[in-house]
Amino acid sequence: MKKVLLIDGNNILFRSYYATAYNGNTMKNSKGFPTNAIYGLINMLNKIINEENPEYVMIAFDKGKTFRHEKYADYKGGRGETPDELKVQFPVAKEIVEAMGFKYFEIDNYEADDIIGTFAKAATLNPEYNATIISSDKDLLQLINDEVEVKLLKTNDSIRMTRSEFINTYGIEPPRMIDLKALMGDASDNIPGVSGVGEKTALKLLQEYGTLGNLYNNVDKMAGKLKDKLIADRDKAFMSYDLATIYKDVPIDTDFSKIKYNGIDTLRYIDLLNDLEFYSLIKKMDIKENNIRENVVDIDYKIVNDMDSINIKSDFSIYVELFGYNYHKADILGVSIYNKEVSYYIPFDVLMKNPTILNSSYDKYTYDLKKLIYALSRHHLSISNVSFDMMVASYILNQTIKDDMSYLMNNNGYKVDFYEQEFGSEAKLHLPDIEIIAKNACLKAKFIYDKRDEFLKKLEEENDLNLFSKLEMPLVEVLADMEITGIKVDKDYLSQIGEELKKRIESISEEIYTMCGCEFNISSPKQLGEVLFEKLGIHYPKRAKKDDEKNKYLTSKEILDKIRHLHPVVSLIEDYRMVTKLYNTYIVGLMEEVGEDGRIHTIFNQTLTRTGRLSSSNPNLQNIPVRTEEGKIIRKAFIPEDNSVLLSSDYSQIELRVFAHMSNATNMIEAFKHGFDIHAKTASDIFGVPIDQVDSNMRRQAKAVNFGILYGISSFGLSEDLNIDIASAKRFIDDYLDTFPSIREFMDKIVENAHRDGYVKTIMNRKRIIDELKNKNYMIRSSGERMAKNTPVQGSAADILKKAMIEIYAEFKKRHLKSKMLIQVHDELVFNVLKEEEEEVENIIVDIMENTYKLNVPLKVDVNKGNNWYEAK
DNA sequence: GCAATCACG
DNA sequence: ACGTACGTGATTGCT
Repeated sequence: MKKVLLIDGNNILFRSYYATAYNGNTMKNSKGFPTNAIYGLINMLNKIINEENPEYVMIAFDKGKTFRHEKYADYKGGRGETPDELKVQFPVAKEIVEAMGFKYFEIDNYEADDIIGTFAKAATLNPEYNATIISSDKDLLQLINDEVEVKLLKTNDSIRMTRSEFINTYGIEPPRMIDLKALMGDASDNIPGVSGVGEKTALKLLQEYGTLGNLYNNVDKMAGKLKDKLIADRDKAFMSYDLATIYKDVPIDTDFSKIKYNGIDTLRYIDLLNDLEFYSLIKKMDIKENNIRENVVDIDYKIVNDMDSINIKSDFSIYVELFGYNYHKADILGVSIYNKEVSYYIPFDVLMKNPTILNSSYDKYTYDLKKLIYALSRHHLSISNVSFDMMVASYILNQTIKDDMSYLMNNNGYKVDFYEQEFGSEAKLHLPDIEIIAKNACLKAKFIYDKRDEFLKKLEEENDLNLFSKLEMPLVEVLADMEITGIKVDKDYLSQIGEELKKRIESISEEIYTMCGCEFNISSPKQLGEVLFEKLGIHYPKRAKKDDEKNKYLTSKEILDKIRHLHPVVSLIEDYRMVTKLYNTYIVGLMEEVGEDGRIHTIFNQTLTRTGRLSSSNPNLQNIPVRTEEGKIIRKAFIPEDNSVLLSSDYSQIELRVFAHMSNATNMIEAFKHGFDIHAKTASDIFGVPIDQVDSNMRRQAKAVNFGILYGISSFGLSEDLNIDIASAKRFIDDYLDTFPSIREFMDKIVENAHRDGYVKTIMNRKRIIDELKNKNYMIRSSGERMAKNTPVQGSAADILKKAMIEIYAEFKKRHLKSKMLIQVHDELVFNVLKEEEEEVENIIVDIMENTYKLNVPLKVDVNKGNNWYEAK
């Protein structure tokens, strides 16, 4: 007997929504999109699948006004409008359902009940199948028979309603549920029934007469008030009967083979969970149980004990397995090697005895080449002739990829453990049996080898082979070299500053406690808010969050700024914030990351951002303070090697230049060509005054608008930034766009094309798919439009600097220079430059950075040198 | 584990 | 009328 689940999707979404929505305090993701109903749905579906283990599943949704409304205008009339916060969750819920591996159905003018009824009928007629309906709606009980049961959802558990269970409970056959409703009515659907007849009376009548029809056939023989009531509402009763009857002949294909449950589409599911920010669900996923796949790949492999026994005669893929999450620190367990002829797992101690294979002339393919290079470098090994890195390739095709390649594999029919399943979480690492490690590692190598052609073909279709092999692939080696080199740090200086900061934190805390008359944790926004706005009675400048008793008050910079004049403690708190930030993040945090060699080795994430930028972590060297003098002194800790200086070269206004180029904005292009102060020139144009009469305020405002343009400006955003009202901000933007009509045209065009294509591109053809553009929610869609405006600018600037990095690296190598590139900060490069190479290196850097890519405007680079990063900025 | 905060381009 | 600028990472407090 094959088990079919018929799930009432509408019912579950409504229940989940109302279970957790109260006072508009619905669970939302960071973009403000409500997610509570979807969250409930996912949990419910997972639970049901676990409990029922079905072979066939379908989920039904309502669509449109039903035919019942035509018969009876007041059908479901008692119900309020579906809240918007629930409505917007339906389309996403349907996507989730699909990603989870279920077929869903929605048919115009039918309710979910009718679709379920139709499938239930099909199950009844086909002796091979049994159906279980999932819902909390008792209406569906009418569908019960020997082949169909209902799992009736309750608040915390559920009841399995079979035919015998139903008869036990109600004393009638399940289809008589319709007759029952016809008599007693249903307030929730606004079905009238016979007035004066409730459940008790109705059941009694049906037990006596069997059906509604038979009851009315015999109504004349009855006596008393009940008879009068029945006769008076005869029409209502039969109409109610019609309304309560679930339709079982919806025009729909009920072929069960088409609703076979084949398991989850892992990658898509995870993408959706990421969007919804259901991170806990991602971590909970257990691929072994959820992923029922037919095309699981198996592999024969050999664990190598002696390098002499291996025999490789052609190109191969190679994957390194590490024990730990941070590849700068984790030990190498071994490498797997795969090609048409062989599949080896080589434990690292075996490889060390003869690692020549790594530098053979054969073409090699990897996943996360930078990790491999770094791990090998710790043992003074290297690898050469790697032409294809799958992590980089898949990043170019779709920016939402993961470090752990298991996600990618599981989505392509290669069932394999996630790293976390194999080795445990970061906190609880454990070493599994070598056979497990070997098998998984070999599967990974096989995947790389087998899928390489397919990825290359996709890259070719997207016209991204150049981006891949001329930009991102060569960049891997450059970044690896930067990570391996590291930047020297003066630890003594850091700890000396640390001591001073510690003293300041103590004295500021004391002052704050005295002023407030109590001791509390100043770092706790909650406690701070209570002290400021309740104990001290400072007026809260925004409206307090009503429904959130716990976190009524924000205490962000912006708020503190508005109340600074109201109480002297406010500026002390600002001091406290700044000093603790410096101390915790930039003194303690950085010191912990200084290696035994006295250097910090950051990780440059090459496949993370959605725009094509790099990011830096462990530690992040791209957000070292610079904007305030007090923060900037941290930079004095970053120092050159012996006999060297630090050199910083940064692009001046690269994003605005890229923008001027892409938009072909004449004024802006001319301004850059003549080397004008771009913000002053902009001010001169919008305010209609000569450039030498632009005052600092006009320039400041023009600068804010220029930046706003890069971000996909909104009048609200600009008003916040400039501290002016929204109307003035709007005027500014209008004036700006009137002054530069080509910019307006360009922005409109970008958005229009992005909507048409679903993606945007950079000058080097890096594509960013923006699903948010299709979203029905205005807020999310607008945010997608801003991404569409910003990404070509931010991404193209990133492309250009990446290209410059590759060329500089190559030039240093070619000239056998010992100077080294150390850090990239989006528009800036930091180098260690040997004193005797200063002039040559500076010329190379400036020349390459300014000329690597020709725009309609010149690219300008500023260079600074010094005995630390502070001086070189 | 998530939210709030703040560091950078 | 809606809520609001683009892209990141680290730390802390709190559930």
